[in-house]
Amino acid sequence: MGSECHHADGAHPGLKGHALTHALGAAEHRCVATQERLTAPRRRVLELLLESDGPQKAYDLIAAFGEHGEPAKPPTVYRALEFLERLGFAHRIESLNAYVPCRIDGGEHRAAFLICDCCGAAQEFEPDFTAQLAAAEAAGYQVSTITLEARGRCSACRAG
Amino acid sequence: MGSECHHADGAHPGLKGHALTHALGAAEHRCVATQERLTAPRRRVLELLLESDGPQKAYDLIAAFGEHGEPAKPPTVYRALEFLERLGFAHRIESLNAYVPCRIDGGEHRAAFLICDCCGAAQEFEPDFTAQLAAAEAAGYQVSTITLEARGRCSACRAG
DNA sequence: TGGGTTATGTTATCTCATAACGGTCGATGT
DNA sequence: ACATCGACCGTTATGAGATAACATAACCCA
Ligand SMILES: [Zn+2]
Ligand SMILES: [Zn+2]
Ligand SMILES: [Zn+2]
Ligand SMILES: [Zn+2]
Repeated sequence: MGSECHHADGAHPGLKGHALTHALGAAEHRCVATQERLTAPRRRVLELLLESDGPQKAYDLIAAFGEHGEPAKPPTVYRALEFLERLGFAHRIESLNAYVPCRIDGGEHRAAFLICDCCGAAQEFEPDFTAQLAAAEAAGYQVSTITLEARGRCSACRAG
Repeated sequence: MGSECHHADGAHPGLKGHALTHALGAAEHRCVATQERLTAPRRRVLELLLESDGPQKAYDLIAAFGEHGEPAKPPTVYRALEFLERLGFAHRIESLNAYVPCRIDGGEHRAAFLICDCCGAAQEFEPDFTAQLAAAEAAGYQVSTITLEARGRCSACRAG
């Protein structure tokens, strides 16, 4: 969020109460199904991401980690983020050095983001990479992952 | 360049001699034409990028800056990189925290990269963002810039 | 209950990037 | 020529982001 406008940060609404509990439960289920362990620190970091209204910096998560204000040690949070990314529960946004919970239902998927420079919102969408994959193949590349981050202004900020 | 294979870093050949001089001269010309100044530190950082065989870390440039081994101060190089990016002479690769000289002739353009996880090469290409721009427009976003970085294996590393 | 594997806690350090401030250079107008 | 202004630079210091290394603890499966 630059100084360009007055809008609130992170247009995406954070989860609370039952919605939050339900989302965490769903993550728990997917971990059981894949024989992965949603341990306490991993669950806590996912909770912080789900509660948030927008992309969270790693050190914001570190600061907010403790239930009573005590911060976590950096490796605790970075390891949890690594796990959450690996399982598709969270994504890193490279151009922000920040993290968001996955907002796309279901398991593995290619992710891409529309990022508002005004309010800081990051909206995940499912991209069509047909053209880029064709270009990569033409160049002889075998693509494993694609990072796509579009910067601009969201509809709310354009209106305001 | 992970540990996956034995290939040399950065498949892109660095410029030397006349080719390097010519590229720097072309940059000089474009600066004159746009009333920008290719000052000594800016020229030096561009030279380092053009000479290199692959993406360069900022602190690699800082270390190599001096003609006789003396490093530059970080702001010197970061300011030069900011200028070079602004004029389209260089690009930052977000997922590597590294910088490359622009390999596309002509002025402003959208950039995208194919990055080999094996040898570290980063090949610039001109992407077709039609599909993603349509998706963004459908979501009400006004897109200003797009970062696209595809990770995978280049043809040389697949063959080896 | 032993042994391999995975995850955590902790300390320290590393990499990456920018704030702040004073001085220099070069263009512009008088 | 000289003042003035803005862009650029050098320098110091610090902030932000991420990981190495190693010891300990939990888990799982014979
Ligand atoms: Zn997702
Ligand atoms: Zn917005
Ligand atoms: Zn380019
Ligand atoms: Zn390669």
